[in-house]
Amino acid sequence: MLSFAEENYLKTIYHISLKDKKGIATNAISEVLKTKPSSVTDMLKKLSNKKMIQHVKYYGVNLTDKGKKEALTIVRKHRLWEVFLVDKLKFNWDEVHEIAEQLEHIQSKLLIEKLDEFLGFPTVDPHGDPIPDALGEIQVKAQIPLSEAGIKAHVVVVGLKETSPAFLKYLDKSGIYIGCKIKIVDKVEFDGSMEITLENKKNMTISEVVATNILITE
Amino acid sequence: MLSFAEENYLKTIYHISLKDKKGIATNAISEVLKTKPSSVTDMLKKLSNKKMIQHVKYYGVNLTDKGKKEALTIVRKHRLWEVFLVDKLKFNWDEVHEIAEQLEHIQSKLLIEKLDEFLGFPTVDPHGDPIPDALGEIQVKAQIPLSEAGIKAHVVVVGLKETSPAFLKYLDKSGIYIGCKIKIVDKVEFDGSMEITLENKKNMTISEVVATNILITE
DNA sequence: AAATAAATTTAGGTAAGACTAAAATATTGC
DNA sequence: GCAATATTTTAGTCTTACCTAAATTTATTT
Ligand SMILES: [Mn+2]
Ligand SMILES: [Mn+2]
Ligand SMILES: [Mn+2]
Ligand SMILES: [Mn+2]
Repeated sequence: MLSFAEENYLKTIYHISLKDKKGIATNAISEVLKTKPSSVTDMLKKLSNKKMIQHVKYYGVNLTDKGKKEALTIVRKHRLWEVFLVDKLKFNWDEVHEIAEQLEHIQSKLLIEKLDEFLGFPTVDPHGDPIPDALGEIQVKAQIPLSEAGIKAHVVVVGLKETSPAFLKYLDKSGIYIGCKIKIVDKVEFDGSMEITLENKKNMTISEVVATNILITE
Repeated sequence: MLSFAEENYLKTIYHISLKDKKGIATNAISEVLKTKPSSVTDMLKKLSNKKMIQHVKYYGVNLTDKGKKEALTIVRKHRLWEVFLVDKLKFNWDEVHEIAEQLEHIQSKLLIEKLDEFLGFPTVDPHGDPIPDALGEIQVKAQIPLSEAGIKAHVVVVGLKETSPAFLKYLDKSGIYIGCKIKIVDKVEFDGSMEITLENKKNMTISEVVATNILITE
C-alpha cells in the first residue's frame, strides 16, 4: 500500500516524465508539489526502497515499470472521477480537478471497475486527456488541430490549445465541447475558415484562429 | 479544517453517544477505533482545544454543538456515498461500508450537494439508517420490530437487529430488503408468526424470530 | 475503610512527512 | 581550469498520530 504522499509523488514524476524523457530533477518535482527540494530527496529514498523509482544521486529519477503502473492507476482514477463529476453531477469542467485530486486516492479496485462501467467506459476525461485502461495502457491517439482535418472527415474534439475564458465562452455558445463529434463540410482556402456540422446537425463556420486552437482525433 | 483522524474520532464519539447519553468513556472510543486508550486521551485534548468536545478528566467526553454538527456532516457524507455505491454502481449493501469510510472524508460542500441531488435526496442509506440533511437535522422516525406492527398496517423495512449471513441470506431469498414495503395481513397468537404481503403481492408467513429482527417504521 | 482492580492520564518514544540551515556535488562562465 | 553559481543531499527539528510503560484517579470488594 502507498500513502497519499507517495501516490502524489509518483503521479508527479509520471507527469513530468512525459516532457522530460531523461532523469527527472529534484527541483522539478519540488516545484510541482510545492515542497522543498530536501523533502523531495527524503521521499525519493523511500520510493527507491520500494522499487518504484530508480534514483541516481545528484542526477535525477526515473520510474520503474512498477512505479509507472502505480502512477497510471492514479491517473486513471483521477480522470474517471473527473468524468463522473462532469457527466453525472453536472460540474463544470473547470471545477473538478481539486476534487479529483482527493478522489484519486480512494482504495478499491472494484470501485473503479464499477465506476468505469457506470460511466460507459470513457476514453478521455473532460479536459480531453486520455484515460488509461485497467492494465495501465494509455491510448495515445495523436491530437491534431481541427484546422488540419480533411474535408468530409468525422472527428472528435479532444482538447484545446487556448483556454482563455473568452475562447471557452465562445465554444460554449457555439455548442462545441470536449468529446463532441464534428463533420468537416468544407474548407475555405482564402481565409482558412471551415464549414462544419455538429452532432445536432447544426451547421456553422469557424475562423482559422478557432480551428487551430481546437484539438481533435481521427 | 479537520484531519481524517479528527473526523473519525468525532464520528465515533457521535455514534457512541446515541446509546450512552452521558459522558463517553475513553475506553469505549479506543475499542471502536482500535487504538490504545492513551492515544484517545491525546486526541481528546486536541479536540477539546478545538472546542469540538467537552472533556472532564477521568469522567468522559461529550460533543459540543460544533462537534456534533461536524460529526453529522461526516455521517451524512458516509451515508450518501453508500446510497451512490448501491443505487448507482450496483454494489451489494454489505460491500459498501469500507469504501464509504474513505469517501466520507472528501472535502467539498458543493460535491455533497450535487451528489444529494443526483441521488434524488434520499432519506435513508442502504442499511436503513437516516441521512442527516445539509443543516445536520436527522429524521428520527422510531424504528420498531416488525413483530410489534399492528394488523392491516403498511410499513417500511428500515433496518435489522440481527445481521448474520444466515439471516441476510434468508431475507434475500424471501425478497425482503431495506426499503421494501410490507403489509401485515394477520398475526397468529399461538406462535407469534405473521402473515404478510410484499410489494410484489407475494404472500408469505414469517416466524416470530424473524419478525422481531426486522425493524420497520410507520 | 482499606485493599484491590479497573479506567484514565502522563511521560517518553517512533515513523511519516514536512521544514531550515549547512554541506556536498554538478554546472557554468571566463 | 578554476572560481562562482546552481542543484542536490545531509543533518537536525517539528507536528501528527500512533505506541508502551508507569503513574494517577476512580470503582469495586472484602
Ligand atoms: Mn485534473
Ligand atoms: Mn483532467
Ligand atoms: Mn457504513
Ligand atoms: Mn450505512
